[in-house]
Amino acid sequence: MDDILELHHRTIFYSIERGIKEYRKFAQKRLNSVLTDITIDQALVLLYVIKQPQLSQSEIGSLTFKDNASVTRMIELLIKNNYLSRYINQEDRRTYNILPTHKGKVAVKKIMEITELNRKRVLKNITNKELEQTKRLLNKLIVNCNETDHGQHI
Amino acid sequence: MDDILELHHRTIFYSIERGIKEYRKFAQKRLNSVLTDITIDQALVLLYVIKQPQLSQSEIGSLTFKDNASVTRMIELLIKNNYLSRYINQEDRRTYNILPTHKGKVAVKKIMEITELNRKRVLKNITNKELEQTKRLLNKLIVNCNETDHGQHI
DNA sequence: TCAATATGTTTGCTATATCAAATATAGTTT
DNA sequence: AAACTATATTTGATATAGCAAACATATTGA
Repeated sequence: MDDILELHHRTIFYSIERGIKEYRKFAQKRLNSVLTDITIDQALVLLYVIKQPQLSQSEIGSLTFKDNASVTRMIELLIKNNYLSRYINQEDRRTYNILPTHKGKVAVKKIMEITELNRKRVLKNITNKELEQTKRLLNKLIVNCNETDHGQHI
Repeated sequence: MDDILELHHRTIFYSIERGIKEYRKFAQKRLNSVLTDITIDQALVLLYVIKQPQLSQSEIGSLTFKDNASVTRMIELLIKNNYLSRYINQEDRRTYNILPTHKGKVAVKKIMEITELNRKRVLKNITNKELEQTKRLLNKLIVNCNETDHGQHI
């Protein structure tokens, strides 16, 4: 059991963390080559807000793995940086209608283009079969994480 | 290209992000069942600091995917919460000797035990072959992220 | 209609991520 | 020894993560 650490860098968790971090760094750099004042997280929220305006903030949060607080603050920043504007929704005054500015519309196009390029480039020489295998493993892992305990530890 | 979003939740990136987030939540909950005032990130740093004291803070950062600033602040917190104490290293006064307190030593044992249980449980019904397949894919992805550009975008 | 409950968002607090700049010390060169 | 360079860590600023509490509005049920 004392080799927990020697093993750590060979675990699947290490590989997954490393993979996602490298991808995020890559994607942020590439995004900054066309837009300088936006993060990749904000960019994804921006796409959802504009392309699927029927979604509530909390639904966007679920789709992007962010909690409500984060979505609120990211939208604030997008408004501050002039990508979006926002008005209270008169049908349900708890929610908002969020609209893109001109800058926001232009940005969306650039984001979609660069995202498509990024995906192609990062998935170069990876087959669909490999992608499916990995998704299956990740799904098993997710299921195992969420299984209720039968006994022993909580 | 307009289906970037419809596709988003079916991409490998979505699966990876989801997998790692679910695992982190799972691991944090399980850790909190034995230790209440420590995060999983701090716990990993604590293990490295204590089990491999020859490592510098920046080396620990590399091994745990954290930058120097994060490691500094995490160690500060571990000291504040009485897991560690720290003295200037007289051989190289830029660095520190970091030592576990009694609380720290007890915690390390608990962390190793719970970590081993977590890994077993989360990898239940996942074969070594599947693990290797996934690691291979992630490695390809990492390599692709780091390839220098030949032409077009930077 | 009023109270209770549910839903959607915001705010507050603390931890971590990222980048850049600042410090401190070591090691090297002239 | 002084200047230069390299290494190790810290600090500062801003963004995001996660949780809990607060707010605001809607909906439901008595």
